[in-house]
Amino acid sequence: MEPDQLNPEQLQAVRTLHGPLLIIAGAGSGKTRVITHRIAHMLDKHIPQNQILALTFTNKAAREMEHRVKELTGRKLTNLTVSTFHSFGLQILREQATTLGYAEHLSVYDSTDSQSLIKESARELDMDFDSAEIQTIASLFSAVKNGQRDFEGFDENIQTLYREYNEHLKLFNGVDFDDLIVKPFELWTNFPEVLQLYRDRYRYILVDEFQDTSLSQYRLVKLLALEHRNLCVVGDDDQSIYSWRGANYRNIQEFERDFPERVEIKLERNYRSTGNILSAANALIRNNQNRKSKQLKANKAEGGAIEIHYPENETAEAEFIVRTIKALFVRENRPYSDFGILVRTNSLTRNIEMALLQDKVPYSLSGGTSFMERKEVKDVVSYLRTLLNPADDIHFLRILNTPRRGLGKAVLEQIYRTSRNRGLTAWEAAQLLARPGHSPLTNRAAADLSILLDQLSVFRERLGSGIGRKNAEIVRDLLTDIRYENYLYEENSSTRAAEWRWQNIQHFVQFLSDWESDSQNDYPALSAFLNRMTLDNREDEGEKGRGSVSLMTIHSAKGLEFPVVFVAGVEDGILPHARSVEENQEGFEEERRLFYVAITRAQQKLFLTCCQNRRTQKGSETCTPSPFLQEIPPHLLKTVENYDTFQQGEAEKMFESLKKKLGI
DNA sequence: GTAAGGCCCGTTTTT
DNA sequence: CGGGCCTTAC
Repeated sequence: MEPDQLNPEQLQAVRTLHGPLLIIAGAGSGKTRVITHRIAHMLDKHIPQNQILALTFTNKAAREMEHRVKELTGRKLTNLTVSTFHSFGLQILREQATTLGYAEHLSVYDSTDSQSLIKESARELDMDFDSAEIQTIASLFSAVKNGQRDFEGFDENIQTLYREYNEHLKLFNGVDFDDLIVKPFELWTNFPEVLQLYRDRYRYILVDEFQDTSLSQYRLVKLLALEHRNLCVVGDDDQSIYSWRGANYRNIQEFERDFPERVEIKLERNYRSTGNILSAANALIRNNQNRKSKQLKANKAEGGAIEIHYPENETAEAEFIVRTIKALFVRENRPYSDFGILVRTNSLTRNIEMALLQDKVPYSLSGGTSFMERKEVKDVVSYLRTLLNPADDIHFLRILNTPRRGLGKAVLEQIYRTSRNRGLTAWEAAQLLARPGHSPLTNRAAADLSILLDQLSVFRERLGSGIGRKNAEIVRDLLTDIRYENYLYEENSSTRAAEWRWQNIQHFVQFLSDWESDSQNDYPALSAFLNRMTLDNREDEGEKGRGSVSLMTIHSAKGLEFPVVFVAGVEDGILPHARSVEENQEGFEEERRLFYVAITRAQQKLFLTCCQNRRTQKGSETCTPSPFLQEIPPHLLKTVENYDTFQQGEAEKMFESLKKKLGI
């Protein structure tokens, strides 16, 4: 986009600071630019930065927005709040912990933790579920907590389990992801004077990716904004791809009803993509019934055709993508950061990753099993949460026999039994059982348990409140003490895997160390670090500076753009995903929006690949092209066989430019 | 009673 | 590929 020029609609959006404002921002219409300029304009108009609250969907988006505003204004802006809904909720809960009856060091439970807790609660109620059932129950609980549904059609036991689960959470001083939104709402509803506090503080509110906020998130922000009514929401119903999490175009309708005096602005000029790419996107999305009518207008030239390739199988697909990237890298002298490879599911990244690795193309992968979800990291986190909060059964039981110390199933059973019969926490029960003689455990097991408890007590004491700047040292000592590195080598058959895991651990400790020694950090509590890491799965960003190909799911590509985009696996059953279509009627339209989001990430070149065969769990299956492909006018598409057929002399040219790049 | 090795299961998307 | 569950060995 032309620097420092805003079109009339953008300008109007930037200048409308007071009252409710709805900005419908089509893909690539300069939304981020409008938001950052709008905040800058607020500051120009002497609105104090601490009165501004900007909420985004992902941490990536929050960081990006904060960065862009700082860049634009050239100011430090330490009192500007740019945050995700979840982090914002946590901030409120931390500030108001005592009002809500929480102890000081809250633990945020991620989805896996929640599921363990559900499982454990079920056990206490003599219920037994397999992991698939636990997953279903977890998503039911989440929907109930968010007010999306009730227990109708479910056994009464499930309701009991739900209560049990929440009581446990409270007991462990823990909150799950949904609590981060719902608890602040309850707080504000039940304590008007607290609500007033926040209303006085945040008078100007901005919500990005509004189409992806859930109903409970919207209600939270609405409650906050209702007095001053300076609420600006920015969204695009065509890019709503999180309805399974309770996000809905209905939010936009609710907003219109709640704020009838709103100003509405549509940004329909696309500055991102070539005319062809945009025409394809428009043709595709037109097929959706549930949408606000709009037509993105191209600002760029037509550009080349969208290229579609039908590789033999998933290996050939990955090779095609990597070959094409390398060809464009040389021919068009593009940095690797120009390329984005998008897929529907995380599992599809594997083959592509292998091909990238094989050809030594630097890449960064976002999504997938995030750093904090790795087993080894979770182990350390469980140790730390246990140390911080002895009442946290879930994390204590998780580390009981990790590393293996002879405390197996039998000991676990005894702890369950004792804690239930006597109404004790697992930790207290373990202490009781560790006493030799009076214990149903074998002497050996009791002794081993005793050693563990002593060991933990020592470290708990050293950690104190968990506030301090030397916690990283203590964690290092702990790891040595429990011989965690040895454990990794024993557990993993390949040394490479063990090394990799140990490196992750060291990264984790390094993160902690860096975070603690950051002088800007005014609350260096260990619990704050753990919660932050739980909410913000920031990946290693080491490679990014030197330029690397981005490989990610379409979901995590939202809000991003790349000069060259590959969409892999454009096949029926993947995009649209089979599971999504069978779920409900609206699933198909959501999948179409997903494809729309993928396409509109591309600025200059777009490649689609659709395998003829793909290997699944059970053998190779013949693929059918995605029905969405037929919705793109044929004249915009060009079928290609190969992209690497170098013409005469091109190899030399490639060699020359490579030499130049390497500086030889 | 515990650990280790093998088999089968399922795997949408994210805070 | 990872985890849960089974069998077998100690």
